Amino acid sequence: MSAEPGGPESASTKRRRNTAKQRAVLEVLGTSERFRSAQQLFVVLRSQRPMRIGLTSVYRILRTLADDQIAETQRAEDGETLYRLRTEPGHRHYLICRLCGRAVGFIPTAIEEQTTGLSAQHGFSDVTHYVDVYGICPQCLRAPVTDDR
Amino acid sequence: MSAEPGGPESASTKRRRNTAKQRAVLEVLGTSERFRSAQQLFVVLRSQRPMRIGLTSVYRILRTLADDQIAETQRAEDGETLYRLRTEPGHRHYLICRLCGRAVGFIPTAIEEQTTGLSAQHGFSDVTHYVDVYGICPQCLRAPVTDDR
DNA sequence: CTACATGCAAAGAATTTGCAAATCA
DNA sequence: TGATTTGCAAATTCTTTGCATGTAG
Repeated sequence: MSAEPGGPESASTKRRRNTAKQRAVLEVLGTSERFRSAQQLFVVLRSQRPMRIGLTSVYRILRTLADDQIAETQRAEDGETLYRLRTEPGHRHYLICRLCGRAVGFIPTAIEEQTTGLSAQHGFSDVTHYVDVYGICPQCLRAPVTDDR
Repeated sequence: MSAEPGGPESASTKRRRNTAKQRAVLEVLGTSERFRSAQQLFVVLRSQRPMRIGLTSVYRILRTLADDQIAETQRAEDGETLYRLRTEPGHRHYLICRLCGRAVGFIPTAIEEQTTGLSAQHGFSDVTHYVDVYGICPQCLRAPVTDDR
């Protein structure tokens, strides 16, 4: 619960090894700007790569990347966690295609102000907000799942 | 996917039986305005009621209530589905205490306009937005989980 | 009576954990 | 070498399904 900067499990301080598996996950993540699940990435890694990575490692590596702020995550409508490489610093929100994961970023300024005000007004602390928008992108509307995902 | 008013699985038309189990779930839901999970409700039903309801039925009844718009649902931060009786018609958003489920409703007018504009701009269809805010309410901050939940 | 409701056990799906074997530094 | 990382199988957690039995109307 409490933040201990520099502590043993602090996000950016822990030193990581540089392994082939980690690099592979990072590379596959880099092939698309879309949000993809651990399971999807696992399938791509298994099929497009000669290496035999385990599903467990994919989950572990993705989590580490998210902890290190290298990847950003998003919850799909069904609760699955989706990942993609972080391109810009800071917290953002997305309009995501529920079929292919294509994402259009935006910053809901008004909502952020409103929620901040609401929280203060009702005395809530440790407030986190989620503003997610899902839809079907024009490409998928005419031809569902055309490419990689 | 398509809407067929009056069809066999249409939400408000299907006739339901009036059973003791359904009434029990409805009554327990009525004891609080907080959002609670099926598992939490199951525990309450098992302990506070002489009847032996099954977890499956709790899930089924809650889903039916949600389909009939009698209950409204919310996704917890960990993906669990939370329920509570619907008090007002229409879609609302909430600032929810992640410890006790207490909810403060609000309508993010600005965000709704912004997302509508964004969707149109990028050609997305079937757009749905989720604006969820989680925090710790003042009561839980000083005395975590004091009452029923 | 008969369709709908219920319970239990099993199935599912996403994710995590235990632990021994592999490997980076 | 020595601590991390990895993989597999098993465990977890939430939720749904199959199916035989119970019950409202």
